[in-house]
Amino acid sequence: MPEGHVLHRLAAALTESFAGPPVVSSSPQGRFSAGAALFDGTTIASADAVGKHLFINFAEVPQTAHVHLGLYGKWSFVTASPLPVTGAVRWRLDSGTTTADLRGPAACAALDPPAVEAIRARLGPDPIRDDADPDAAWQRIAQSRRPIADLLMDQSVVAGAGNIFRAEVLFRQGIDPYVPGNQLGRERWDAVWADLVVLMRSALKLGRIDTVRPEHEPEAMGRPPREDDHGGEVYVYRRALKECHRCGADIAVATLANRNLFWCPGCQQRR
DNA sequence: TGTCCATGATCAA
DNA sequence: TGATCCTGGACAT
Repeated sequence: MPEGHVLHRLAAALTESFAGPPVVSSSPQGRFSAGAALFDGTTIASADAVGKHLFINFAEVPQTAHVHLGLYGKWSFVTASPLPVTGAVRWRLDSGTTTADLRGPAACAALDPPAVEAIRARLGPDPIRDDADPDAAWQRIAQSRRPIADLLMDQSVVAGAGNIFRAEVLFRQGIDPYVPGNQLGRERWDAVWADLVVLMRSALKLGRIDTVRPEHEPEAMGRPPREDDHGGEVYVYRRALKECHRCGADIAVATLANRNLFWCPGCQQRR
């Protein structure tokens, strides 16, 4: 269940647990047999994330493993080897001390360098990466009539933000999710980007999305954090019909581009 | 045991 | 805009 920070954590975890000795690569489920065989016995040179895409590079082969978790995909790391296979494991990496199992990914493939480049080229700037250029996103937003809440979910505009971050960042910045991109204004975009950088890098460090934190929100200082069912505390995400933490109004929910959009009608009004 | 829902994205119409 | 794919957890029955 991933937004971009999850993929960056995975890239770091894979590098830490697997870089060095040759890996045993297999596809117990069978749906990635050819790719798994290609990487079997090779060594992981690096792992890298861009938005919600994970790339694993191997020293001995030119192909890169590309993984996209989709809505359900999951990696599990266990410090045991060998480990019995349970369930549908699409891809297994075994370092000899750690076993990493991938289940339910939307994409898992061995790609040639041009295919990797094609994927990276169609992604917008990733707020977690130091090489991100928020101006590239602004160029798209400023020319679009689409609602800002729609644009933030478009991975070619901003890479890595998903349904939680878009809802939370728009709440925190007091922005009506239906404001068209071309009416947002540069100043508010800069504030949204800066907040995405803070929130997503914080989630990377914490391992969960927690947007109501003293260091993010001085006026929330002293208020004890309350855990939500997704594992962190948030202002509006999945809080439909509950009271806004800030103004007490009922949090609204609507479907936008096939996803549930949450916002506070009191705090997020057009200007 | 069955139904619904989900932090995603693509494709057809 | 709607259907579809991947999986599992929460909840109702």
